[in-house]
Amino acid sequence: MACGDLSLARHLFDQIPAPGIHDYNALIRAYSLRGPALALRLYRSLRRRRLPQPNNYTFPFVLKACSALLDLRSARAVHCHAARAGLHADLFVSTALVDVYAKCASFRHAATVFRRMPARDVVAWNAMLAGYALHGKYSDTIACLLLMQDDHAPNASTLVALLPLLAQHGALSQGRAVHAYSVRACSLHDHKDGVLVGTALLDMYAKCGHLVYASRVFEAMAVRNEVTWSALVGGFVLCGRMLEAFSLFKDMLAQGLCFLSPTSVASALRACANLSDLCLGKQLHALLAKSGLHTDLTAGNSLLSMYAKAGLIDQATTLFDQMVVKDTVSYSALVSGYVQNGKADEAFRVFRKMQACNVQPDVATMVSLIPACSHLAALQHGKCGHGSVIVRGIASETSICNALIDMYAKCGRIDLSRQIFDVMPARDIVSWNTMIAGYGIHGLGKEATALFLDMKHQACEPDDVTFICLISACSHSGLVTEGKRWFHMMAHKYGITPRMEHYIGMVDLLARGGFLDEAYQFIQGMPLKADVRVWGALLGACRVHKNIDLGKQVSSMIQQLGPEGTGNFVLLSNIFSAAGRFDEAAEVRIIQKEQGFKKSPGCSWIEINGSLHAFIGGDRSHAQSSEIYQELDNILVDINKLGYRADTSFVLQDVEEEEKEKALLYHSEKLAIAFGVLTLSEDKTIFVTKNLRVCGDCHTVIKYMTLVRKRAIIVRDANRFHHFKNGQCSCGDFW
DNA sequence: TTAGGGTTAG
Repeated sequence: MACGDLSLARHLFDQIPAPGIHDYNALIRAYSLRGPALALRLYRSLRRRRLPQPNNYTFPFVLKACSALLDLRSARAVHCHAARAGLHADLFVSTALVDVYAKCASFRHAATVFRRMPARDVVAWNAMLAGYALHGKYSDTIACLLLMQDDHAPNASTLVALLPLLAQHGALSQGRAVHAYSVRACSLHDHKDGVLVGTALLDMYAKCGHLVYASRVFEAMAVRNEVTWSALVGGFVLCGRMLEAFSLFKDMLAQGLCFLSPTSVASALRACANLSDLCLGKQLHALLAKSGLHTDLTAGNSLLSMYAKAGLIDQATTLFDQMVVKDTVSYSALVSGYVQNGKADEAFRVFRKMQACNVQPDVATMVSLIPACSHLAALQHGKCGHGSVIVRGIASETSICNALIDMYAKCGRIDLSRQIFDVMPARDIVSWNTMIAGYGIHGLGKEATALFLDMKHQACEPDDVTFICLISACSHSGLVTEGKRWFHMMAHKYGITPRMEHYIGMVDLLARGGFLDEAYQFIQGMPLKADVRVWGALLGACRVHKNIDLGKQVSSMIQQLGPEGTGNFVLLSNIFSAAGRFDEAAEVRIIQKEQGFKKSPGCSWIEINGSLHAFIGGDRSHAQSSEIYQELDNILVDINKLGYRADTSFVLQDVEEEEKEKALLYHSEKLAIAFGVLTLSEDKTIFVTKNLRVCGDCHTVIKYMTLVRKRAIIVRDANRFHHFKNGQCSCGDFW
């Protein structure tokens, strides 16, 4: 019955002079499927009239409406009415009660009704089991299934309820058992059940990462609908097989546009985003517009996310502004888009707007927002975010804890990261990796290694990312032998094939540790063709160890590959400058300019009482600028007495020595620290963040500063943390 | 029965 038919049914009902209970039941039944709120309203008017009396057909349909509305309160009332009418033990009424209670996660009530039933048919069992499965209660679902088998054989509905739960838990062997059972018990060629069970099966296989089985089920299905196609396209996306996902999507379109739905387009758009194929994404946008689906909320959110991931944040914002209906997902997608595009402050603006519009943030919103605090290294903002997740009651969610661990580590509070890690109720692989990486950037290689060993004791299998974090932690702490050992163990003991990222880490480990030739040999022996990032790691170490010859050789490799970003140009230019070869340094900068790479200016910032103060080199825009410069000059006088001499090799330009010293003295990190010295009391640690790597001369000056101003200073640069205290730095001068 | 936003490394 279509919506128009519902009005007609109501019209006909209103024509009946004294409608009997059968007339009421017919209309409530029609409403319960397509207008559950209307069904409840009609039932209430029937109760007010007192006559006719509801019967054993009325209650199940009313309860079905409650179930559709997830209206537990009304369900409880209807339960009382049915009990007073002596119908609560009726098979249909009881089954409807079990269904509504279980759907509303009121398992105690559902189980009581279920237990008291004089007899249970397969529908009653399915209602109980589907409720458990819907709410992810794995062991209750399986227990229910085992009990059920003593009474009734599971049917197609049982399997359709069970399979998504198995998919969610990655329970492949149980899923295969269900597959075998389904072949015997219900016909996969059946028009209705076959599509449902087949689709649920292929979805289960895809979510367990077994696309071969998923495809086999798909091929074997006699009838497929849009959901079947969507499930398979989504499965390929989930498993990272983007090209195949897209090709499948095209096959689907070739079958006729009747299969095009926001769901399937959403998966295809995700494939475009992951492939960074903006052109395909735009074509899909046009396709959606052509078929009138672009105004759909799911489709709109998918488009918004695709543009944001492609870096077109302005386009994503325009799309967002044009959306008539926006939900939590729309706001979260935009927040995450801004964070991913390095605009943390804009992300906060969107978040505030979301709150002003009364759209409730959820776990995903907060998980997107918390990294914005890490990017700004704004501890106070981060702590506010932490407070906010506590207030919302989601602070113990694993993904929230993971984001907080990362945020505190990147804001310099590795102690708070560990506290969260220790108390969180459940840890996943990301939790372990994040904590190991956190130790890494703080130069705490031993702690990282100890945590890795803990992880093994707690039977958590490391993955490829674990080893990237671990090797990088060893590299930051100069633990070369240990890092090499992990690299070998990864392949030989854990069977993980090294990816480019592992090779980058190994080159960094060897070269940073001073084994430049070994690093070079290592690259030569790689089974993969080394990319710019691998050579870039070696070039970075050439700068630290001032090895000009190898630096030149490496830079020519990089030139051949295309320098990809500004970092390598800057490194090369620095190497020439450090050797006093200014002409060549200038030449590199000219090439850099010609090729359109702009060096981002060094910028440092410090958070004082929740506000951020940012500085660039030689910057005089700050309100307290004159005091800051005066303080820096005073510091220079004091540290000169202790024997400091400026290392002018860190100045890029070929200028007079005195000028060079000035250029060095007013580097952004020094300005930010001087401001910290002026505004924070002596017992407070000065915490400064820099967008690039900290300059070598600044590194020396900061060590002296801790002596002459008796301060603890932490600098987070683009690579890692430097904890300065008593004239020393935690990085051991290798970074 | 499918689907939109999210956390780790480089």
